[in-house]
Formats: sequence, C-alpha cells, structure tokens
Amino acid sequence: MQIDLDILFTWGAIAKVYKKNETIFFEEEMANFYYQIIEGSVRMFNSNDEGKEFTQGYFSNGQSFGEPPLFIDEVYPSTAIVCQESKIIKLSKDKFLKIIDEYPQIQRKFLKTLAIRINSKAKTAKDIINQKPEFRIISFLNSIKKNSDPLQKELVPFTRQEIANFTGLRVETVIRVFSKMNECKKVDIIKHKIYY
Amino acid sequence: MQIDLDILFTWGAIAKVYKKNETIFFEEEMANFYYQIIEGSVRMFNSNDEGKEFTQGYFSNGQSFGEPPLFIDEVYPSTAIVCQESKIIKLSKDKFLKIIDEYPQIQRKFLKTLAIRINSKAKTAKDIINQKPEFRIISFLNSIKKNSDPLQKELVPFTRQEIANFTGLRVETVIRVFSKMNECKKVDIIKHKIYY
DNA sequence: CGGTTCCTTGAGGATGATCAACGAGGGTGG
DNA sequence: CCACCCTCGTTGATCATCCTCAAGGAACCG
Repeated sequence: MQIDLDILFTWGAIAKVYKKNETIFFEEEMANFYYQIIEGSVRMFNSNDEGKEFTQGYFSNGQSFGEPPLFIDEVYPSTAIVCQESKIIKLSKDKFLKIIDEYPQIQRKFLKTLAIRINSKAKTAKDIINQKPEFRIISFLNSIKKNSDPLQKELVPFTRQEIANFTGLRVETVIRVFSKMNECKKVDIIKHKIYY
Repeated sequence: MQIDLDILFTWGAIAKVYKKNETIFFEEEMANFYYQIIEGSVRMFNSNDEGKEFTQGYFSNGQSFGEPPLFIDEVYPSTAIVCQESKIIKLSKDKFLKIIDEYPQIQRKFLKTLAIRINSKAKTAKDIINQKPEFRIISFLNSIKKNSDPLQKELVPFTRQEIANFTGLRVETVIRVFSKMNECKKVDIIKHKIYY
C-alpha cells in the first residue's frame, strides 16, 4: 500500500534517511507514526531471549509498514530496521488517521492491504506448523518467487541465515536441506548461489 | 466485527442454521459470501496430509469471519466448521462490498478488525517460532484468559487436543507440559480440568 | 451400564538444535 | 597484486527434545 507523496507532504509528512541497520521502531513501543518507504528496504522481526530471530516481513520501495497498530492504539508487535540506507516518509498518527477519513479510496486500499497480509500470515502459520524443514523452505521459496514456472529457475536473493530467520530454522538445517534439494534437482546451486 | 442485523437483512442476507461439525467453507474454495455468527461458534483450521490440524482461530456470537479473501478476490486459506449447532448470517460478496462502500463507519470498523487480527497473528507466529512447548502453551493461555490477574485462576475451556491444535503440538506433549506446570504451580489441575 | 470421548503413561526413535571448526568469496587498503 | 578481514557457507559429532506408537484409565452421557 502506498499513499500519494503529494498528499503525504501536503499533510506535513517528512522524509528521513536511515542508515544501514538503523532501527525505526522497537517491539512493544507505542505506534505513533505512519511510515512509507521512498527508497530502500525494511525488515520487521522478533528476537527471543537467545537471540534467535523470526522475520515477520520485508518491505521495500513504495510500501508502507507498521500500520496495523495505528488503527487500534496498540504497540508494535515487532522491531523494524532498515536493511540498507533508506529514505522513508514519516507522518504522525493523527494526521494519518485524518487522511484515512478524508479519502475513502485510500481507506479502501488499506483494507485490501491488510486483507492480503492476513492471508499471507495465515499461510505462513500453516506452513510453519506443518513441521518438516523442507516443506517450510519450499513454501517460503514459493512465496518469494516471481514467476510460477518451476522450469524457469530464478536466483534466490537471500542468504541462508535470512531464510533460516524466515522459516524459524537454524542455518545449518537450512544448508543441509538445500544440499538435499540440490541432489533431488528441486533447486540448483551454482557457486553457492541458490536458484529456484 | 459485526454489521447491524437490520442492515444485513435489508440487503438480502439470510440466516442459516448449521448442524454441529458441518463445514461452512473449505480451504482453497473461492470466497463468495460474508458470514456473521448470530449464535454458536466456528473454528477455522488447516489440516496437513497426516491429518494433523492447526487452528487459525475461533469465532463466536456476533463475530464475522472469513472476510479477508472477500476484499481481494482470493480463496480461503483455511476450512471453517461449526463447533456446535449455530445460526449464521450469509450475504453475497457483491452486496457485502456494496455495504462497505455505502457505510464508511462500517468500513472503518473492518479496518480495525483486520488490524487486530494481524497483530494477533504476528504474536502467534512469534510464539510458535520460539519453540519451547511450555512457552507456546502459556502464550496461548494468555491469549484466551479474560482477566489478567495471575492469582485469579479461571477454567480453561479447551480440551488438551484442542490446545494441541492451537499450538501445533501433540496431545501427549500438551499433557506432559501441563503436568509439569501443575507441579510448578503455574496452573491448577482439578479433576483433569485446567485452571489458569 | 455400555459407549464415546478425553486423558495418561511409558518406551523408543527420529530429527533438528547445538557446538566447534574450517572453507570460500568478495572487498579494501597497502 | 597480495594480504587481510569479514561475512557467508559447510561439515561432522553429539545431544535434547518432541513425536510416535501402544495400551490402558477416567469421566461423562444417554
């Protein structure tokens, strides 16, 4: 989902540049701003006591993130950091909610956005419960694959650690599963790069 | 979220009685109706090849369910069945979307509802990844507990199997965890009933 | 009181996590 | 061009844990 930049700036939004690995907001922090990425990418994740991380989602150019808590006066369920230097628009919660009220089409688009996210979270939950590391990894690969043709393999633009964080597995497990999948021709691995 | 019954009936909704364990819609089925429970309760879940189930959510009196796919022309990510004889309102997708357009306050409420669900799904995902059966179970117990006072224990109205389905664990594991939690006084078990 | 559903326990096994160590690649500065 | 560093990938051994399977007990309901 993205709101037109003209509208955002008219309502007093500011653009801020975040350095690589800078945190935008923390888990449990009250939600006070609407964020929309002009350029760059953002990762939302949770980490547990032992430092193990779980990635809730990646967001990039043009996308907004962290909006749900704004609608319900809640805290953020996850932490958000930028993966690379990023330019991000920031608008106060009040103004954001006013925009929503003012422009019904925008509200409608948010409804769609949230519906999409619920669907994808439902899918993720289902696949994670399903145990079986290979199953989890395949469903992650499917979720990021652009074309759906199994014959036309594309580069998987994630490190094994990142995939581990997405699937809730450990790096070593991810590596071993990929080795097996390579043997079974389910993926190609060329120079350590994964193609699916 | 619930829409006023007068409005629903005015727009041609009908109420239908479902028998216990009857299926309302299946996973992967196209979403064509809006459903709202007048009386009864509904469970949405996925099951994998080996018959292991994962419960995505329970819904009861007054609540609507299965709306997200309506907004985005999608199929249902899970199956919905009634847990007990239930009276449920059914309205066609077209009419539902018209109501949404017609009444901005209703649209706004749906935005809130979806935001709440995203938050709770994010939490669930986080807790499930966190491994540790006891941790998963406690977070499930917290999510259903009415009062938040740990001293004032209340009956947990779910069977061990149901809790297993919610947490993605096996019955035996759930039972063993509860036995331990009983010893540590984290829960009370009286006549096999669990109090938390 | 018979049947059904739910709960319980034990033994055994599979599997993913953990720990530790090393290899490969890419980029940077001398 | 080489040396160094840093991140990422890889491998093997060991361990803890949850699942599986099997069998039996308890509660509840008509």
